[in-house]
Amino acid sequence: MPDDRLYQLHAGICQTLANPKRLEIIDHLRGGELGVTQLAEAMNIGQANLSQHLALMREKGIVLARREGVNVFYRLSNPKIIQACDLMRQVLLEHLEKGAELAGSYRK
Amino acid sequence: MPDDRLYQLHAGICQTLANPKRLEIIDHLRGGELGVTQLAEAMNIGQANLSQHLALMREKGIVLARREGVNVFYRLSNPKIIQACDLMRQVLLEHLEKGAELAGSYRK
DNA sequence: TAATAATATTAGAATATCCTTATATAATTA
DNA sequence: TAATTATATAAGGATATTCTAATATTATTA
Repeated sequence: MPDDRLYQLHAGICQTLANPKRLEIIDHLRGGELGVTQLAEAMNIGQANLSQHLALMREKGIVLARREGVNVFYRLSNPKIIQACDLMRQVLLEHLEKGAELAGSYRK
Repeated sequence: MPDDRLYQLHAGICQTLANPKRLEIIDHLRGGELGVTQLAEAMNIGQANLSQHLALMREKGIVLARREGVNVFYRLSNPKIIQACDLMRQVLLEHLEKGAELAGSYRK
């Protein structure tokens, strides 16, 4: 596989995490699987929109779905996703602590 | 800080990683700081475009810049960025190994 | 089989991202 | 100060994402 293609796929994974609602979905799924209805109730989000986010996350391999009768339950596909999210959140928080007001300028 | 705002900022960090060129920049900076010219040469990318990517990464606290005379050297701001990238790459690779051709469908 | 509940998909407008070209700024040297 | 080199910023078209509203599908039960 050419490097270019790998970077593209890798960017695709990151892109999938690059949305506040999808990050919230991930947080809700930390404790184990949840049904779509439960998620929708927990999340203040429209049904169609939630379904779209979940479809995207399924395609990128972030979540797995399991149908049980009329309900569909989603879970995280890999615990490393939580680790990666936590690390990025730490990067964010450390950046905020260091004084984000300086961000974008050269630090003297 | 409200949760919403945190998710938004977190998504901003992910968004910054959600681009093949920026991931390549991160890879090039793994070994330590590099000048813009060196980066541009290593990367098959236009000068203006590289500068824009670096500006974005600076704003989000991913990289830090240091000017030395007429040159500007960039480095990663936090080793956790590398860890997070590596984890996401692992998630990607494991997903590919498991047969991405099934992706998007319910696994039976 | 018809009705219902749960979930998924489609269409399309609003917004954001990306790259290229042109221009601006900053530091150095003649 | 003028010219040069390195880097940054701005403008704008092409493309991608996001959300809402409407419709389709899937499974269950009457």
